[in-house]
Amino acid sequence: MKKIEVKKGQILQRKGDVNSKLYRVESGLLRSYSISDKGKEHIYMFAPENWIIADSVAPDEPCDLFIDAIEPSIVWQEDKAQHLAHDVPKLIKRINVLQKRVIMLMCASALERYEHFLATYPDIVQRVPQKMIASYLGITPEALSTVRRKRPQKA
Amino acid sequence: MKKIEVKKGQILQRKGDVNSKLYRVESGLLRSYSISDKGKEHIYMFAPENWIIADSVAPDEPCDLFIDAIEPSIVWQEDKAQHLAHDVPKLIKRINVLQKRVIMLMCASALERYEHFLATYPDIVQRVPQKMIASYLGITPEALSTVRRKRPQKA
DNA sequence: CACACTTCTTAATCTACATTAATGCACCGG
DNA sequence: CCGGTGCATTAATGTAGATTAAGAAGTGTG
Repeated sequence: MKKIEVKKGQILQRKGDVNSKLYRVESGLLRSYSISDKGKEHIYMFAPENWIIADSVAPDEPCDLFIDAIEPSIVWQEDKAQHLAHDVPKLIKRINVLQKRVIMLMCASALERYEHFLATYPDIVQRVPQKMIASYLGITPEALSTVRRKRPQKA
Repeated sequence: MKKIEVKKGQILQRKGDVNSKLYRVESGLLRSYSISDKGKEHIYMFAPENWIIADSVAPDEPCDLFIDAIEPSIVWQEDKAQHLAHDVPKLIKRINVLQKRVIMLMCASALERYEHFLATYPDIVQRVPQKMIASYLGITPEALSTVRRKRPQKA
């Protein structure tokens, strides 16, 4: 359990690394993402204050995801094995969130996905560039732009 | 821990049920699926012999998914809480699989998803109707039909 | 056996989103 | 102060897959 200061853009984990750590964000903003064969970046999740971010592989297996900092951040580095063993309900919750996301990706339109993103990360919209939101939603920045234009305005 | 005989088409769990059980398939084939607001069915997973299938919610919360039998099956009904507590690595493995699936849904074409399905469930293709495979892939049966036609034939 | 019923396929048309390209802006370093 | 670089937006054109519709083949039921 170690406190780390992370600069904007600094990479904490690369695909292929073996990383037995996870990161609890005290302040700032991290993200995890994959890079496809075709070289496209897809953001898997954002981790603002109090979120935990990690690659969900066994502590001794190579990672699938990159993790880096979108903002300068303070994070606690913890041991995956130790931390997770205690918290089965949290793991189940995580699976449940993923389950919902899979189902959403299978049936929701770009607009619906955007609305869901806003609900999931209410205060992230202002903090990250549009292209990252598009990357999280699995659409292009251009498509996101038109979605935002057409979107029923609330408040 | 109870052995159950399940008829083809029999429903083990409905959306909204509170179900503290999970199911280990001894023989046969189960599936879990959701039904969207628009009434569309999306298969979330298949569970052939030796697989475990359940809704990933806390044992005391209402379920998101339906579970039913595609073939007449013999399943062991077990207690979620009890079973899962023992097996943190299995939970992590599950999260990892979901992580990969989310990423795939974000960037893979219908063809790539179909190939991945074949790799994941090598002996299911013959056992379920095409429309269920399409439902699992998040495409229409018509689209699956053309994918199969165009697909690079192997052996 | 005949009949309804479901599944699978094929083809024509439609649509959401991708791609490409052009423009306007903000930010940054010289 | 100016020119570069990256981001957001808009519009045009392209395309994967949805929708619709029809017919062929299989399956269970009276």
